[in-house]
Amino acid sequence: MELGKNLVEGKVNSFINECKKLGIKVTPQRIAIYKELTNTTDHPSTDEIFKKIRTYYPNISLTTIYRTLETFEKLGLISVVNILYNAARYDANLEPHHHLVCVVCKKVEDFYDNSLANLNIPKEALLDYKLLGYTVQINGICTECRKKET
Amino acid sequence: MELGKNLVEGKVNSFINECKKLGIKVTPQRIAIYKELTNTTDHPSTDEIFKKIRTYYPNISLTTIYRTLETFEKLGLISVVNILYNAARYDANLEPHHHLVCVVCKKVEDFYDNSLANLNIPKEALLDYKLLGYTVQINGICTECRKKET
DNA sequence: GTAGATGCAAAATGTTTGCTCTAAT
DNA sequence: ATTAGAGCAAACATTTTGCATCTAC
Repeated sequence: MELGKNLVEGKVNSFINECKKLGIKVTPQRIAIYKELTNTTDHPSTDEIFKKIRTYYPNISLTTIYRTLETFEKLGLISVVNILYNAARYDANLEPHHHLVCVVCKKVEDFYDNSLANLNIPKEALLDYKLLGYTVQINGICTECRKKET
Repeated sequence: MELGKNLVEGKVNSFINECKKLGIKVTPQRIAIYKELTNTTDHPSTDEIFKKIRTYYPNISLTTIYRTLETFEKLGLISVVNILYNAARYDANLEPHHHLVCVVCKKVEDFYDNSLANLNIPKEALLDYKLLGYTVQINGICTECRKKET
């Protein structure tokens, strides 16, 4: 899904200002990457962004996409949808439950809460999707990782 | 965190029965893998399970762990915590929102719902973790993927 | 005995790193 | 002019696949 042209231009302009404030360089690669990401609600992967930009910017390198997305994420300009993307994680507990994830060490703890047992799932979701279940994922930094930070 | 010995033995026994019902072979590798997973709330990765089992079952192969976990998951004996583990996915939309994930094609759509804006996050979580945010992830199968299925 | 499961090796996929050169400031 | 950033190549990590052998049934 593509968003309106003016809206995207506005977002790119504030992105450029944000970069200047943050003291990072505004390069054509960075603009292209941000534009591509802010122009969609698709949550693309690094490779999808790369392939898309390559069509009009054939010299851009995949490494640049990786490094740029990492930079943007660290500065809070974008977010990672799936912070546990490193490796598959398994669970033998099939009871409905929720997850507390440390964004630093990637530790996952379970939690249970009755008030989260019957969330109000929007109708559109149920119309378009065959519902299999849902989980609440709380992101945070665990005690040990907070201690280690300077 | 390790669970009680009797509890784990009970779970392994019902796992064995479940395998028989499902018509899949009960092998020592499968028992070891299931036992390792049901004995913890850690949500280990494939490699973590491999390294743990290797200490007492040195000949087991990493490929077996991969294939076995896949089999278990397809049969509904275990679940994958992070179905989007294949590749990092990015989002330029920093507004709090939630995700609808197709477990087949891995498409992610956004959804917004006011009733999910202020969930009751358990106190223990807030004590141990520096809270950064939370998202509800709805898992399902999208219309297109349902059509394609036989 | 047979189908399904395992193990090994190799390939495929996604990500990170070292280094040199380039370009934004 | 300076220094962060880009691009290339190579390394690294995770996952998948092909094939021969083995084992639970």
